[in-house]
Amino acid sequence: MNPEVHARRRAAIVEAAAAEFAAHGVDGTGTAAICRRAGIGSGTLFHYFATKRELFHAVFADDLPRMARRCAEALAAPDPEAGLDLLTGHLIAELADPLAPGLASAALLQANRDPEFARLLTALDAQLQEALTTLLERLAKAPGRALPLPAPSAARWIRNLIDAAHLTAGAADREATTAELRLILSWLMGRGSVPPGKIP
Amino acid sequence: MNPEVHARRRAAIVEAAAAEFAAHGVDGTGTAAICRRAGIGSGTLFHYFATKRELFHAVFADDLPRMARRCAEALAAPDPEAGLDLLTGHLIAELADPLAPGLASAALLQANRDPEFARLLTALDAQLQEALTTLLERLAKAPGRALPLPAPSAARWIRNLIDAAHLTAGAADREATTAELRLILSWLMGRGSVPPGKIP
DNA sequence: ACATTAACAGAGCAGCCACTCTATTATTCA
DNA sequence: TGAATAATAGAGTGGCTGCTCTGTTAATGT
Repeated sequence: MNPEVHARRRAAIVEAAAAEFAAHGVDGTGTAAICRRAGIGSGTLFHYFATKRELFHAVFADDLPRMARRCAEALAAPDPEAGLDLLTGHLIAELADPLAPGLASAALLQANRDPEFARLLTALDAQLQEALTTLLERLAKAPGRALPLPAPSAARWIRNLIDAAHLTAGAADREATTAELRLILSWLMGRGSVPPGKIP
Repeated sequence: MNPEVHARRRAAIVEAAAAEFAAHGVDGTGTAAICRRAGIGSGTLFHYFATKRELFHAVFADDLPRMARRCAEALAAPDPEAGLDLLTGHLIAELADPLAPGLASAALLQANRDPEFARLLTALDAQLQEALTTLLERLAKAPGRALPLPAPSAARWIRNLIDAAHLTAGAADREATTAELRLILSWLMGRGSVPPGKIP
């Protein structure tokens, strides 16, 4: 059949599945619920994906190329500061996704017991970690700039902070939260201290 | 029967359940697995807990009084700095628990769809949030001390950072991680900047 | 037009689940 | 000692689950 149609239908199933997984977790969502939301029969679902687990993997695997593209763009930025802003900007923008908290917790749970999925997450994280580390190392070479932590550690804490923000993304006042997040990230990047008590 | 024996047995069941929940999540663990680990029959399990959900709640509800005690101790400390060190010290010590990552992710997932459990977690968080905020406000009044964020926000980010560390607690080199965590917490508390690049 | 294959629906199935029920043993109290 | 009750085990149950299987429709190539 037309491979473009195939890809579009597959994506629609993945989208429906993501919503269900985010709401009820992997074990908590039945394939029937996914089929209902996607408007398909169970036969169709298993025509596109061999198992429920494979479908869950697809929800995250589809992010891999996008992440790679963004990292490449950030690394190609004129100066490291701009690259970091680009990268963190994308990550912060994703916080607005209402599915983010549910998917993040479902993914963490799954990573504990599904080694293949754990490898997938590791691949995603490694890309980001490497890009951030490289950019931070370039940044550290700038005159008058000193990082409070070694570049790899700073990169890991940047990821940690954003992950933590994902988990509490449902909270009110996202604007203020992201502003605070940016302030902390600034400090991790060794940017000069902002006037205390004020959020720029 | 002897209520002390009852409490001890109940605690043993909760402990076994915590291990299973941490490894496989709420929906992923069968009551049979819990019974096997606890060395009891299913009848006994449901004699102590009406439902699996109630058992999961118990895993966290048992932490409530301990948390309350710690917050009270910290608030009664001679100076706010000591209180904060006490509180964060306890929280960081809990990172060593190998069950922490699994339980944390299971809890986050459950909070998304079990309002009663969400309220329980909120109660735990609120205690900590209030204590940290009070201590940070006291700290902010100290001469020459300026917090980079308002006290409630700083308190929330302290919690976020520790939660994030929980999720990646399985990582190697816990020593270095906790040292870095302490450094970032120091900054959030407005402590003077540590020599850059060096982890004290 | 015709053969071939992909796409799809949905009934059906084997297995597992949380939980119940009943029978038996231990403990307490008078 | 002798009820009375709590504690426990474990077989049993109804319902749900992931997945398969069969039959049908739609698309494609010649």
